[in-house]
Amino acid sequence: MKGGAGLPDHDPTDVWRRPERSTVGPKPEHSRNGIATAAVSIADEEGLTAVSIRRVAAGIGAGAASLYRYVKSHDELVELMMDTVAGEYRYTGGSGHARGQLLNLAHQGRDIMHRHPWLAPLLLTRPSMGPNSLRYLEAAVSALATVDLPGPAKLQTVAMMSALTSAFVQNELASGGGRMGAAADRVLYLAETLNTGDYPHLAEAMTERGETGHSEEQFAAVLTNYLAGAGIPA
Amino acid sequence: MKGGAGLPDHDPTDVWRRPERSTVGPKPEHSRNGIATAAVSIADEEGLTAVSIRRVAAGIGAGAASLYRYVKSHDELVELMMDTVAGEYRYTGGSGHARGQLLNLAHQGRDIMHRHPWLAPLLLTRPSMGPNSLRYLEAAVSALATVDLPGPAKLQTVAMMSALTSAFVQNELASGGGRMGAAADRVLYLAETLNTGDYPHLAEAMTERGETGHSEEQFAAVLTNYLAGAGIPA
DNA sequence: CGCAAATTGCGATCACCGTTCGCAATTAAG
DNA sequence: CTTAATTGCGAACGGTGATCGCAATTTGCG
Repeated sequence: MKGGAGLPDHDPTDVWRRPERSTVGPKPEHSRNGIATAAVSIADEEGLTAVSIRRVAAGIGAGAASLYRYVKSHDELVELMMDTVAGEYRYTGGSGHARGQLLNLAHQGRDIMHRHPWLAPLLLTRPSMGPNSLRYLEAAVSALATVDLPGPAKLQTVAMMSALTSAFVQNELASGGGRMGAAADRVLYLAETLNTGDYPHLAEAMTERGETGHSEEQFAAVLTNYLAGAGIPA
Repeated sequence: MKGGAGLPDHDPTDVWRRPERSTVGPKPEHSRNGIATAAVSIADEEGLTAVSIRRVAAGIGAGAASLYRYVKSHDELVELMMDTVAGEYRYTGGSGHARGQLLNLAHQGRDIMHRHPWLAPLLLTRPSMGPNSLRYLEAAVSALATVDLPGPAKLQTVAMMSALTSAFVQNELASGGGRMGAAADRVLYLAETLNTGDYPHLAEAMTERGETGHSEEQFAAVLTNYLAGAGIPA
């Protein structure tokens, strides 16, 4: 019968506990930063599945096995990528109301995910605890400093807002951004299925003339809805 | 230079457009359903990464290549799995207020994701358009039948509620449910990092005594917050 | 200065993955 | 009974993450 459900396998966040380089031995020809940015460009241009150890190694002109001198696993590489793009947030002095600050962060997050289409799925799936990611969290929590809420509740609120953001952006990217082709087949199948008469409410909701192209406002509306409900003052 | 970002590759939702079996030829020794349920058990017991073509084939006593007579790709297999567990929803007659019906669905969804820990990440990542998934959507949208909202807005609301649910459950599973081991390392790293003095608000929010063990109520609170903000009447 | 210890780069290799191909066996239709 | 379609599947292909062992390099110590 052996083990249960997946051995520990090693935590990707260990990258942040390990010193990048020790004092002795030959100087490394590369760096975590260089590797991460190379991986990010590859993902931007060819999709996340193209980010393999070999591909990234080739991208920086190194042998495949050499990458493991900088990163202990493929998961750690992804961790580096996530933290790299988390570095694209810009933090203005914490002025203004809590809701406004959070909306600003969410808007920036949306922009970042649009720049890096592979990001949203990862954010919805993995924690990401690098310094830049933590800086984002710090900014979001500190926006709630004046709000009367227990600490865990603040964290929960931030987490849910982030999830909402990622999910919304992923819908955006799946609908319009993607190449046709696969989407066309799906639409065809959906049309057929909705015509069967099962799912009447669904059919009506989907056929109704949608005011498309208002992503911007829809996004703001969704987030405002949640924050208002959560008691975050405007 | 070649292509851009990932060729069409084939849409997983094609499974639903294809007849399970044609009229001629030998009788298949297996079925989509059997394969799907086998795959689900494997994922339940050994994790999603254990669900490989070979492993599933072995699970039903078949050769690896034989699976491709029932499913065109690994993605389609996953699609079958998702729709299979979506079949665990129970729909009561559409009575009661909109918010209550939606909360009921969300609660069921949470239970299902607890039963199948591999589900939440998938739901956050893929569409899933099988009959059972569509049935769920139909139920959710029909709960909004009496609410004065344009069709697309209803869909948006349902999508966001589902995302919120999946994200919340994933947090639950990552925190408590998972084996220690990896989590222990992470906690250690977090403690170290928060002691550095950067991230002061984050540190305070995390160190504050959390009222843990109230997942149930927290869950209801999060969803109610959103639905209230979205204007869904209680 | 020179030597020992640690570290780097990396070719070769392993185990596994998704997927394709070709073929024997089976079945329904004409 | 023949024909055509379909099934099951062993074998193989290309790609993946990861490990190992070794030559080359660099630091620090005596």
